[in-house]
Amino acid sequence: MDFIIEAALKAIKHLYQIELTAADISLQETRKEFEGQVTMVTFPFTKFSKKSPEQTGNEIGAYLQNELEEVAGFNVIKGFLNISLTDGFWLNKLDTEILPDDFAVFKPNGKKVMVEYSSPNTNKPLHLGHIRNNLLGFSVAEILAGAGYEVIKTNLVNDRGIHICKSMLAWQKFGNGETPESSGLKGDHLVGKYYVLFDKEYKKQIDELKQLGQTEEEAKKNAPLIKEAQEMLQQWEAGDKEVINLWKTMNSWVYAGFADTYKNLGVSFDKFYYESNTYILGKDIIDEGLKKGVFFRKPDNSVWIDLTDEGLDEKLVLRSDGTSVYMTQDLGTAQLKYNDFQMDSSIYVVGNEQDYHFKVLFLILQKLGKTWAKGLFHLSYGMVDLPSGKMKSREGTVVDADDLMAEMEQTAKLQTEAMGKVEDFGTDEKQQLYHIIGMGALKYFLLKVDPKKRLLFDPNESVDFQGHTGPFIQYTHARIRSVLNKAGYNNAGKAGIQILADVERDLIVSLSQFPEIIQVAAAGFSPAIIANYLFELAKTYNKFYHEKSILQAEDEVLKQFRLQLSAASGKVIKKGMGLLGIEVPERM
RNA sequence: GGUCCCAUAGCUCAGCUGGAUAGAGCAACAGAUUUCUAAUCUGUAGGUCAUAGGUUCGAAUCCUAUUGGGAUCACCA
Repeated sequence: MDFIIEAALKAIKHLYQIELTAADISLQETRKEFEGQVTMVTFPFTKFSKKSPEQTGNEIGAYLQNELEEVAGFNVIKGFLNISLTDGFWLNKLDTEILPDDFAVFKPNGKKVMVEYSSPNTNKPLHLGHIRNNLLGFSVAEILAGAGYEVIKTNLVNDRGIHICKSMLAWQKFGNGETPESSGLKGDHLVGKYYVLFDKEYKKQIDELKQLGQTEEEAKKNAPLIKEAQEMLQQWEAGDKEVINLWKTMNSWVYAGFADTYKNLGVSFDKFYYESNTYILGKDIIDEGLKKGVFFRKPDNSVWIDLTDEGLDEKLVLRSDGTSVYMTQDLGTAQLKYNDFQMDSSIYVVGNEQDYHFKVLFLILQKLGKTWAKGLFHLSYGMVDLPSGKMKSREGTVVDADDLMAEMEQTAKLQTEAMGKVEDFGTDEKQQLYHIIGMGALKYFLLKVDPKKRLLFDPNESVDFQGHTGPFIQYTHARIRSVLNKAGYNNAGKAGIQILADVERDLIVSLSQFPEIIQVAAAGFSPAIIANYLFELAKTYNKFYHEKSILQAEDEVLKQFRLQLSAASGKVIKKGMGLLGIEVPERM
């Protein structure tokens, strides 16, 4: 719509002798209840037009209509200049922009961006919180790639530490050599089982010690199990062969399980980082910071940074015994990732409980003079809560990722069968469809919401399949495919019609917004923008579908045009859903 | 106590850098299928945009304070 802004600038110069820039003019979509497609707000111009908003709008509108052949007419309501563009303009847009294969395809913009997400712990299976993380990360990566970025998806696996030792210890003590093969359990679930078991036994010991007169705090420290776990961690760090072997074995079980879950979720990674490798990093950055005077050493030899000027606290970056803390590792890992890829920006998809950590991390890197630090961004998202409160893996009060996905598929199956539309499908075909629909419902449910908001998930209230949902959009796509197939449509040439019905024009307007929507979503790292756009588009299509017959159109030219419009809508829906990581079926 | 995030219809949420009478979906009610997939469409009803001030021609949106909810401020990760 740049040509309208340009013309408006000329109009204002001509009418009021004032030079404005494009930024001074705000265009918006015309609201449905008014005539027109584009609206200009004229209030700001009244200062120098010295006329009422209505008069100003009328003057500019008249000028535009005179100068631009694309402008069919205008009306002014309370200072809002609503501009109607000609059907010829919209049809031309359809022919030259929307229908060609390169619609909404962006050329590489030469920028490289890293998206780090998932970050699982190898002591337990993934749960609903991880699902939100994975879907967000994957979708943001797809959106950025779609907007022209080169994207590197990374996963920093938290594969060491005391929590891992807990699972290992419990397995050693109570496992009787159980393996995924012997038990038939998925590897990550098997390991998670022992993590929960550890906690149960640990609590028993705490209770026993409390009965003997210890305080809660003492009991937690003195319980034999926790001491053994700590010992195991030290052995691990010392490279004890037996411990390392056990660690490797159990981790391999978990990775096999994760690979399954990721595949089911439809997410993937280009590069894995492992904390067992990165936890030693960061010490040289500490030296660098000390030299530069960014850090300071306390008498007990611990190293700190003073962020009180920034309204934060003093923060420890190295322990007094010289070992790393979380921050040390993350400093080192950030440098490592930059050395590996030299990306222009880097997005960390991590829950909002770590807002403070990342604020500090980025600030430190800036203070250290890392030029790349300004490209770092923490994509923070709210926790997923259950009606019963927070999810806690240790206590087993979680919605397990694998279970949830299976349930969604089951629900999709029941709903689809009840409608009896796919009786001619083969068994595999059916299974695949249930997967697509079930996952579509789940993914859309999680992605349509602003990531910042915390999410309440009630497992008893199943995710909807009607209304503002993934299946609604999938259904619209299936419908389109069905019509196109019946018509034997194969990408015919240009639209041969001249005049548009309202629903047709609305649909073209909606389609034409897609490229900009991608850019806006990319700039804001927001799948929700895509999700909400697709819903609007699907609604607009369904309305068109309902009001206008396609196969029984009044004449062949009109039929071809409506098929083109349908094909374009189908393509945008498919591509848009792809940006969310959601597949669309040909039939459902 | 400090800092950060959130608060819009009964429920789940849109509302982009301030713009028109605050919009959807679900649930409720009333309708639409001899015609391309009714997982659809049309309509009715539902609001002190947490509260109070301020800035502005104009505030759900920006600023300040208050209330409610959440997170965080570990020599845990």
